[in-house]
Amino acid sequence: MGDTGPVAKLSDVAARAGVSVSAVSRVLSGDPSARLSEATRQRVRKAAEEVGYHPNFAGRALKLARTDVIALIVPDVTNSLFADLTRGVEDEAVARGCVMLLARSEDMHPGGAMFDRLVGEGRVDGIVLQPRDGTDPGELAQSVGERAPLVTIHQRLPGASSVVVPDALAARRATEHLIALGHRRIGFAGGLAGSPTAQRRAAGYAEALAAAGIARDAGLVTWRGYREPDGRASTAELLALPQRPTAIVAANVNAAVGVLAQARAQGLGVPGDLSVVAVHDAWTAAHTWPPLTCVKLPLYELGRTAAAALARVVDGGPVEHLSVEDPEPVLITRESTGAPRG
Amino acid sequence: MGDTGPVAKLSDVAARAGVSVSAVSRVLSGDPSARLSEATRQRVRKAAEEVGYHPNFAGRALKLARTDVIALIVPDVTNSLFADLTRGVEDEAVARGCVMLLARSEDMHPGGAMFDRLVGEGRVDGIVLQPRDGTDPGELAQSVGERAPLVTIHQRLPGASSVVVPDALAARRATEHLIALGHRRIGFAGGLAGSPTAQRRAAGYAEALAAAGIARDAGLVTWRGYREPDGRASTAELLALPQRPTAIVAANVNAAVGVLAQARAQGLGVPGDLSVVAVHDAWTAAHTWPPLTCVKLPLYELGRTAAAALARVVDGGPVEHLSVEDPEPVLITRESTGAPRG
DNA sequence: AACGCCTGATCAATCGTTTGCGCAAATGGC
DNA sequence: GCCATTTGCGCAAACGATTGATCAGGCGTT
Repeated sequence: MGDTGPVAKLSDVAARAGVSVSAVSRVLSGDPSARLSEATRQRVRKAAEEVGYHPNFAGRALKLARTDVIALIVPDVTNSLFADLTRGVEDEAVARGCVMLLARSEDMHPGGAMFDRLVGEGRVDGIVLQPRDGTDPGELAQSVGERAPLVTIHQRLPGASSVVVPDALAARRATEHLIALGHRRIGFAGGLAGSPTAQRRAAGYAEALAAAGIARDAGLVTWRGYREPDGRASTAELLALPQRPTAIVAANVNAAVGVLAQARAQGLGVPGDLSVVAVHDAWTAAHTWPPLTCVKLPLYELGRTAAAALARVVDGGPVEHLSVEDPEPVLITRESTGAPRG
Repeated sequence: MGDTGPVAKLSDVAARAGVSVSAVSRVLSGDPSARLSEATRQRVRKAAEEVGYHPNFAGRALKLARTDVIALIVPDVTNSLFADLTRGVEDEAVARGCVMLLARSEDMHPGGAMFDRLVGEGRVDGIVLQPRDGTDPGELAQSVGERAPLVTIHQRLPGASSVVVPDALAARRATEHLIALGHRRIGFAGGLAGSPTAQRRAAGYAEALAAAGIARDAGLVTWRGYREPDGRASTAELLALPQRPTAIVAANVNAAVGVLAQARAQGLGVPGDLSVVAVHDAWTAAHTWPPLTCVKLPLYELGRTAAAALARVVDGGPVEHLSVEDPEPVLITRESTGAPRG
């Protein structure tokens, strides 16, 4: 095209259109209070088009004191569990004219270099944060919440907006599915005891059992964690029980993969000897053996909601605590669940 | 701490230290040509510390015409295949005082909104790009290469620096492993025919066969793609051959997962009836059933190398074409390979 | 004909940093 | 004790975009 060397500035457009810089700025930014003739507007737009003008990010950010960048910080970017969430946040960001910056939360411990660069230097307008299990909520809230608008997901922090999904309902649906299949002894392979999502999911599991009149058995509930080896450990623990469970609710897909692995290692067929259902859904769930029955959480919508909430906070809105109720958690039946044997 | 309301600026530090703004700037940026007494430096640093000064990103970027942000663009951020690469790029970026921005390449088609926002508005100094299979190299190079420094990985583009890994060697190692186990009929489940990495890996596979004196059989080579269903399709094709292969080299882990799935679907045991080895390694490979034998590529180093190369290009360096030779691809033996039956 | 008012557009200050240049005071040489 | 040099630091002009204030005409009133 007609690239004239470096990058076109406002003044280049102005010169080409034969008007002042401010006129160009007003036309291009669609300033409603601007009084400019339609003829001038046309000329300006044409000139901008011709020189390939794009507003300089730094200049604009400096003047406006906002970058239109939001950061999404999750424990592990490259985990397929976060795929839907990521898309949700990005789609909402784009819809609002923002750019999403993805960062790893391991780099984001308060006071860390990455943290300072992002919020301290004003590179982002705000942050959507999924805290890692085990981070101290208070400390985190203080260090970031005071310096940049913050929305947490899956977890409430004092002083910051938050968005959650119906974890308890999802776990309840998962458990009810097993009960409907005829299971009575159902184990729970949970996240870490300190994890809010794990607690809510455990609560939903307990609700379902209670509703079905099944007696509570503390031995059937484990708190190993959300990763694959944790799922294995949970399963080993559950299968060592004098009375084995005939089914397991895994608190997330990764843990469920571990459950499958351990069952296999102990020579148990799934779902013949053991049914497995996972809360959460992800790409990988369809590709395990057997494919995992899951209860899908509205994580895409969680992302969109969180980004929208952040936008409101950035604009000075009040702290909100939201829960994504639509769509509801939905059971996706694959091949890892069936009626108990015998 | 002592937050004095909004954000501390250079002038705040200057006032507190009793010096001029420029003096502060020079001290804090470590300007070697600055002539300032050690006493003054001390005072400035102390003041900066006390008010919690962080340089304003926009102000600095505007003046310096550089952002110290690089973008990493891959086909799918949330694919575990990219985990090592991502870490490599980020580590190198951090080591160089930069921030890494992660973006999805689906959003990055030339001329797209995301694209303009990133390179057109000067939000990033440069880009590390892994093109999606099927993108037109020439078009891409033109549209981004002319506007921002670019380093591509896995693929060469005209006019831009690039970094690759020894794909052929890796595939060769994988194939040699199977040959050493006694296999003679070995299939190849490749990526798309248009994919440069797939071609190099196929070449390495062919080399190994040739070196072992095994006759070439075009029917044993498939070009379905890198995803799980592609691996399935490849396998179905290979297993439909009049003379079935006893082993398959999968061009990447995702495809290998599909290979395992299809083998299982057809009632074949792995590695009893079919051995499977994948080029590439990833988190997921250890958690398939059976766990996948892989040849690990130096992807972390690829990331670091690419980021370093990009830094040189940003600084006006010449176009380079690099290959990461250290560490070499290494065979990771798990449980999906064994001697052929009978 | 003098007045005020609306239209169309420009002027100039501002955001926070960096950096070439200038200017005092201190230092050194003889 | 005088000049040249060095040391130590501040002034002010950028960088590109935004925006309140301002200004020159043209028009309709009285």
